[in-house]
Amino acid sequence: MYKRIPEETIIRLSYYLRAVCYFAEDQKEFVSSHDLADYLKLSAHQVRKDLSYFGHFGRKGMGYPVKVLSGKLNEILGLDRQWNACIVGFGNLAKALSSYEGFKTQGIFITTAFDVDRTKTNRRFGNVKVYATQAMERMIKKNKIGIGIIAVPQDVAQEVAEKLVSAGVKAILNFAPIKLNLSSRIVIKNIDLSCQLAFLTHRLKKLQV
Amino acid sequence: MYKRIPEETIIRLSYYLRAVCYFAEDQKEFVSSHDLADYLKLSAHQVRKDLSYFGHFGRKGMGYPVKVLSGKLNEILGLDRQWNACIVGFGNLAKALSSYEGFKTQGIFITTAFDVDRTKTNRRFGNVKVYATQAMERMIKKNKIGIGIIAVPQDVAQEVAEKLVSAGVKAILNFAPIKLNLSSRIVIKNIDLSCQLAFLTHRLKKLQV
DNA sequence: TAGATTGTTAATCGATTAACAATC
DNA sequence: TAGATTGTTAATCGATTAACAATC
Repeated sequence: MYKRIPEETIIRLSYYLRAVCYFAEDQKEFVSSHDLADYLKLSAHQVRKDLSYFGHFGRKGMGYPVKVLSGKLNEILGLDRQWNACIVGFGNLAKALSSYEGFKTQGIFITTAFDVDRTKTNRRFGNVKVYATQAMERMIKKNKIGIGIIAVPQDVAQEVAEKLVSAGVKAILNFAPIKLNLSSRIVIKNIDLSCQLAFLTHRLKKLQV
Repeated sequence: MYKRIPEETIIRLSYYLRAVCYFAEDQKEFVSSHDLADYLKLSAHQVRKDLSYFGHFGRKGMGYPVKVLSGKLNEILGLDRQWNACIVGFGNLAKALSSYEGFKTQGIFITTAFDVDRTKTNRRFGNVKVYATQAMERMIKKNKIGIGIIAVPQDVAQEVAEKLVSAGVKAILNFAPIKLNLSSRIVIKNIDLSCQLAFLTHRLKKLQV
């Protein structure tokens, strides 16, 4: 009796976790769906519905125990363990990502990167060691890397994605503006900046008409 | 008789534009909804439905004239004119963004940045000049900047957003992991990496169970 | 004309919102 | 007990998918 959980719900769980952490700071022991909803500007109905997909964390008449809820959310979102990740294409974006604190707090450790540019390889940048692309398969296996981040130009993105998958990567965060064609068992998340920008300019233009 | 256009549709227009450009390379004169759908792995129904929100670009029995369609999409997405943008918070992410080619091809020019760090201000990085935060209002007006990009830590993001708006910015691309509370007239697009990452780790964890 | 393909209207599907019984 | 709040079932809303008349 499995019920499909909407992707939107998963994304909102992250928001709930942030909100719960906010209330935890105030030493509150319980937090209600209304508290969370007010803080996040959505409806209490939705909060309860979303959370109910994963279990009965609340207590009728009281709300959700802050500690239990934050623990559960962490668990559901897979933030209770460590994940090793690599970046392919060590340009400016990769540098920004590898020094992004958010990864660490989510338990994602980027220690390995790959690039075709010989002037970048076999060097260290912060905690990240950059290797030649040829070393991909070997290093991914050696370092038990499950997440691959694609930050290469779009014309090589598909090829890189396939290499990552054949080396054993199970999830891909893709910054190239292209839809990757991979086995449905691979978890893919596209961050397509161009589309988001075009959305902004579309709306801006409409405003001016 | 205005019909609300789903945000999903706007995002897909960017994909259609890419696909059309692909077919344009082959010197094809017409492209059908099926061609586009096959290339993008979605349904022809959806392509036609989406495009029909904006007019009658196609010809029955023939498809869409490639040149007309690409021109229209460019126009709808606001890519047929120039937009000036600024970045607030000139860290690694800002550097990556300011050298990102995608902005230029969308007609978005980032020439101005702001930071509180005195060691960064009054310096030039590529085409971007970095100013002190105090100069924000003045420079935004002087350079006719309509788009603001927020790349500061989350605890100052709301404050920065308000400053941008009061200086005249109409659209905001927000990289801080926080929901900005601004007038509904301001176009906001959040790029919340943390949520996307948590989505990946959630799915990864599920795979392993 | 016959085949192809659009644009629109109708049907379906899924997510959000509302309502309320259960119960702390 | 009375008030508060969850968790679930039902109603609504909106987007996607399907069907088809119009027409090149």
